[in-house]
Amino acid sequence: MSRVIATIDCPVAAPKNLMPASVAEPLADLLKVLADPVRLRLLRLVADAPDTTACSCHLPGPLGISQPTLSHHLKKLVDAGLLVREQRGRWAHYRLGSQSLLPLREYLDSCC
Amino acid sequence: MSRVIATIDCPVAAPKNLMPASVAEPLADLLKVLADPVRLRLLRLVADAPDTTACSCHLPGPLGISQPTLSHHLKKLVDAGLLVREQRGRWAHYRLGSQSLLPLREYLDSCC
DNA sequence: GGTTCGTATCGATATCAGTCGATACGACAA
DNA sequence: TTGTCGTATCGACTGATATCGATACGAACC
Repeated sequence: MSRVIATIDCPVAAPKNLMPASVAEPLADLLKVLADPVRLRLLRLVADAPDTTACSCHLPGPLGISQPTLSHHLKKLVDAGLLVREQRGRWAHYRLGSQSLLPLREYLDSCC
Repeated sequence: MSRVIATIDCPVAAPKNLMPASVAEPLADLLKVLADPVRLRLLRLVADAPDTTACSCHLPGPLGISQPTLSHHLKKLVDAGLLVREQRGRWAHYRLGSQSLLPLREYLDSCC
């Protein structure tokens, strides 16, 4: 006959409510856009601009990056809704997107 | 004599105060750790646990990842200070690290 | 001591992101 | 229309990272 073995099990209960992947993945995508020093500086720069509008003609120099690289980063920020692009004559101007960081704020408040 | 050319210049002033790279890079590193769906779910899972403590023995199954992959992600979270590891007998338990998200909260409040 | 089991590390692979030079596009100026 | 200039795209390279199987380590049990 089989003996009942008193195995010492992990005393912590298994998790019940797991955050769904359908929620975690879009949030991770947003964080991936934020997780770059150049883009963090770009966002802050637009936020600090007089009317929260910045022209990209001034940016490559201080940031130490080339023009294609700047264009690449700005596109990422616009695609994520973090910046809004507006064409003024020959120049492209950028302002902050609204509400785009709401999912991140909600996660931080609910989680940590 | 030279003629003054009325070139139409960009009407937006050049940025003055640029966020220093020494600030942006650590924050980007923290965001890189957060920018993964598995790690977002792990953090939320620990936060939702009864005493905010979770045992990793229950995690690979629901998350759909192998044990080495789980170990990899937990190490990243611990290294970033987002989780604190505590050995209890044979099991490793995890709780939330405190203050580790402060730089991110400050950035969000000051910027966006 | 030997076994079991939770966890970490190693090695390999595959995918992805940042960067830049070269080039194309497009709007305004002359 | 021709040129200039701001911007986007392309192609290529490089480095970082997520993943897993195999294996090693370490502590508790028998």
